[in-house]
Amino acid sequence: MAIKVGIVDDKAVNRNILKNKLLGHGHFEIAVVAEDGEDFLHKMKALLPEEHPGVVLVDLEMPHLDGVDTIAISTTLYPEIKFVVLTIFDDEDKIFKAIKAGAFGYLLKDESAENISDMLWQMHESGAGPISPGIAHKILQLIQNNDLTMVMKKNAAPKVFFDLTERETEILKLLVQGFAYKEIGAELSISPNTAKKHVINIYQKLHVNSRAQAMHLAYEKGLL
Amino acid sequence: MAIKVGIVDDKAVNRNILKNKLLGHGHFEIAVVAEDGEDFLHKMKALLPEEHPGVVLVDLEMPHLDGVDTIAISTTLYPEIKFVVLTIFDDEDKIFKAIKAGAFGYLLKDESAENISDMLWQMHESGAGPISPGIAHKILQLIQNNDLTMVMKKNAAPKVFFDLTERETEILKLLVQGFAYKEIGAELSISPNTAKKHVINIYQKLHVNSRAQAMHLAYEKGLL
DNA sequence: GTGCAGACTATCCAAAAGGATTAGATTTAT
DNA sequence: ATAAATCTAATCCTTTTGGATAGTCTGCAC
Repeated sequence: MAIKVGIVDDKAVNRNILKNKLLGHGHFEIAVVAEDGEDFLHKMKALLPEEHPGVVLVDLEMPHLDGVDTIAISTTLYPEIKFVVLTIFDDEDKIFKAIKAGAFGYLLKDESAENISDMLWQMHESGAGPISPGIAHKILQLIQNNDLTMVMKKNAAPKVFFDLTERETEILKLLVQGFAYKEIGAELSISPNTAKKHVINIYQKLHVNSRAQAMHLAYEKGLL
Repeated sequence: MAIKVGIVDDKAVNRNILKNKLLGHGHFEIAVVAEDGEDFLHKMKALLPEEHPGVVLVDLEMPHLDGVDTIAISTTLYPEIKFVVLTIFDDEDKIFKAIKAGAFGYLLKDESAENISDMLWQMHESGAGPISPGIAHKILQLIQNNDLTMVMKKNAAPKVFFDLTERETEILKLLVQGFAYKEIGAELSISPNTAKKHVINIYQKLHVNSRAQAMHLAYEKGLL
């Protein structure tokens, strides 16, 4: 059965190109075409439930009601419809907002038309939201830059890293605060020699050979 | 020119299948094959820099040193190498940890072999990290479920800290990455003695007297 | 009990880092 | 043009680290 598609884009050229490409693919039929969010919502109200599209491609920059707001409203009104962003914008802020608004996928317009059809078809087959490689890459970077952080529900993970023993972890914490062997020894009431031995063992486990490298690893990878 | 690839997987079958698939593609050559993280790090130390792989495929579940730890260590040791997770696991926790550890991409093993080759090749062409559709989809869901939240950095202030000069700031950045005097000198084409002089000056401005203390201050106060 | 892993201590050696000082070359500000 | 910073470089000396090795003492598993 053909997939019913909706198109929301303020540029007539875009609407037509997209429409033709989708129809050419054979698996799609066009359920609704709108030129902005207001228009889309209005036209949806005129449709019977069985005429509703299964997936709607939404441009972001539009007059009256932009893509993000359109998606935010539409996903609550029509939770069964999948909204996929199709835009030229790839800045972090827009990506993040669109996803929060409920976007099921995020495609870039410079994606070749066959790719767009293919990705929509794959979405239908696998149930996974289509995402352009460049966008996925940006999201990874956001996570790595700590712009995105994971909120653990129950957490409780004792965060055992690199198989360090309890004592070693304790010593690493002091090390990272700039303590010298002497000071670590004094702090933990052990010989500075022992402190040193522990530190050398830690280095071996982390595969580094200096304090600075160990600290770098600890800070960058969040071992604290 | 062929792309040099590394393979880290504890199952000999996987290593061989992957190896053959990559070699069959024509664009790849195998730089290093290891059966776990320890093995990989050990073999890397034996290689000359020009023999280093450009991309390394890493399995997650391995004995001795698992994939996440391997990536965490390796990305600090070899920042120029791109590490791509290749695994059967697709649970949120593993995905997130691997990305935080510095994974440049995340591929699922049920991806057809041609796809893996293709995605690696595309990565080389576009510079974007390869991500299996199912994984990208999971990440979107994490964001939508508020398991991932965006931390907006409001203070874009360049924040010229402690009146460090431009050169000193430059050197501090290298210092924090674990560079020794020799290495800083080589990096900036100055004498190690000069590098050292700068570092000592930095210490005075920061009122510290060791590398570890300077790093601690830099990281805690966000001087980077 | 035997073995094993972790914590503890120590010593020797080499390399690196820290500190103080001196000093020429350049750039910037007054 | 002169003074003040900054960047550059070197030397001498002390302290700290990193690495290798070697040993004791504990508690826990088989």
